[in-house]
Amino acid sequence: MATGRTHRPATRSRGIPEATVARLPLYLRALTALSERSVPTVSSEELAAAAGVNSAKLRKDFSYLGSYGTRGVGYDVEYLVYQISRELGLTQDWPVVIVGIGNLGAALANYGGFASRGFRVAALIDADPAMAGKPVAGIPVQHTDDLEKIIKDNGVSIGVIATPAGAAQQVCDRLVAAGVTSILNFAPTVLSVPDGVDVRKVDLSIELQILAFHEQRKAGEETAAGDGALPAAAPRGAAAADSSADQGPDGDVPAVMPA
Amino acid sequence: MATGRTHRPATRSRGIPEATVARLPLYLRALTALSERSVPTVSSEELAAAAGVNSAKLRKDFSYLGSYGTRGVGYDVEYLVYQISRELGLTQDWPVVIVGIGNLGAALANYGGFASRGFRVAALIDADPAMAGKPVAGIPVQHTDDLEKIIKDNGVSIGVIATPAGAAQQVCDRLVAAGVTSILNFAPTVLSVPDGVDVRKVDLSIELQILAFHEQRKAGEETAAGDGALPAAAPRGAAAADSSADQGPDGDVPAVMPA
DNA sequence: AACTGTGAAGATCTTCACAGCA
DNA sequence: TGCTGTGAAGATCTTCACAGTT
Repeated sequence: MATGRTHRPATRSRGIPEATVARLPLYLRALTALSERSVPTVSSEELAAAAGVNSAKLRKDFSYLGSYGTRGVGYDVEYLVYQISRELGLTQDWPVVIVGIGNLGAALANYGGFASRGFRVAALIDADPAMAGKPVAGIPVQHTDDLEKIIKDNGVSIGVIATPAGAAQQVCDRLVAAGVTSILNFAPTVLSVPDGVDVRKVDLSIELQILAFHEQRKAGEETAAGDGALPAAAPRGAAAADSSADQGPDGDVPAVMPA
Repeated sequence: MATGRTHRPATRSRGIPEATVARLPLYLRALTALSERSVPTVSSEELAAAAGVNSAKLRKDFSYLGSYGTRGVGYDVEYLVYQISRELGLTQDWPVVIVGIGNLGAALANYGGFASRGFRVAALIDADPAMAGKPVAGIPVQHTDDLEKIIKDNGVSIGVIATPAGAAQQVCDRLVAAGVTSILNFAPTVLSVPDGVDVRKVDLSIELQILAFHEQRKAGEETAAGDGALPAAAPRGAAAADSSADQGPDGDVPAVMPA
């Protein structure tokens, strides 16, 4: 876990709660939409509605950033867009590499949301020699052999892993060794990384399973099936996993502390 | 089973904390991997490590499900796989429809993790007539016009939205009207749904933005985090290499800097 | 001896409700 | 008046630490 990094007061840098950080992109998106419609100001109530959260929470969140609103009026849209972008580190361009250009990797490469939000796909990397040179989303795919060079040449610090589960840890290790310190993992595997490296996980089947849980609950209140069902002899057989995968995110709290 | 669990602990299944529900799929995946290796039992410590969580948390989580372990020994892998599967509602097969078969939709359709975990892709739906009939992942794409019929014929209650942002709400409304009560949304938009409908959101750019926030923190440890101070860790020049932001399945959202 | 299950303490997050400013 | 900013209460989640069981 986050072994207490060197306690660094970081110049009274207010520690923004993780839950708040996770919502800033939401606010930013809503604000950007308003900005495009040339809306000059917005109240916490309106913005909260647009972002799908409650207004008290939004105000509290903003209070961690500073006092950027005007009482009786609301928030200046443009100003807030800037402040949040700056807080998130989006006023600079982050070069990102995507490793594993299968269906998902290609989808990510084509995802327009990156370029417009401070990210730039610096390179696409795949282990299949047949992919090398082939352009995806206008970017030629490069071979895994050159991973380290690519990372260094482009000053990449954020990597996206979209490989099969079996290759993820190995790719992760190489990325980290080459200097990557933040990883977005789409492979259904728990990645182990050294201290100081952040990992966030996106897992499609986990999200569906959570939905299934709630769905089941809606469907059957009378499903009082076996509390004492027999062990083993599971029904439907033990769902064979697709790949040898253990799983698990680091999702929750990153290994970084707000000092 | 302290206290012989004579009768149904009525409050058990009811009150599983959301945070716990979100971790059950993690445990399940780790357990499935153990099961495949024919490991008979596992301790909370071992399983927690495999799932990437802390053992006290894991034990607490399991305590909400019941007393499925044996003191001094650990948990029976097969039994636990079954219990968690049941709790998550995965002992049945959930038919799922994916709407929006662009890059992302295709990636999802091809994702092997679904079939093996209690989900079945019942249909692929796209608004492009040219896609109709074309097979993706072995399943022919159907046109949006038939959405309602498809939902009803297949008894679908879970829908996945992978359309551009602009179409998401409309698709969502139709899904809900047709009977879908759980939605997994990949479009970068806030969906509004009536009470009783669950929505979970997966947003690629949000995850990256959260990483960028922490990345910036790491980089600026030394650089005074002043107001106008530019974050360090400055990668390759400002190269705002705006690639051809194709609009994949994911619609894009306004650019950060408006006109 | 080994390991689970859990009350209680602690940490974090959310919501309330209202003081304070434009 | 209208709306922000925030202390404080409340809810939820995490972690500790140890009693209880095999």
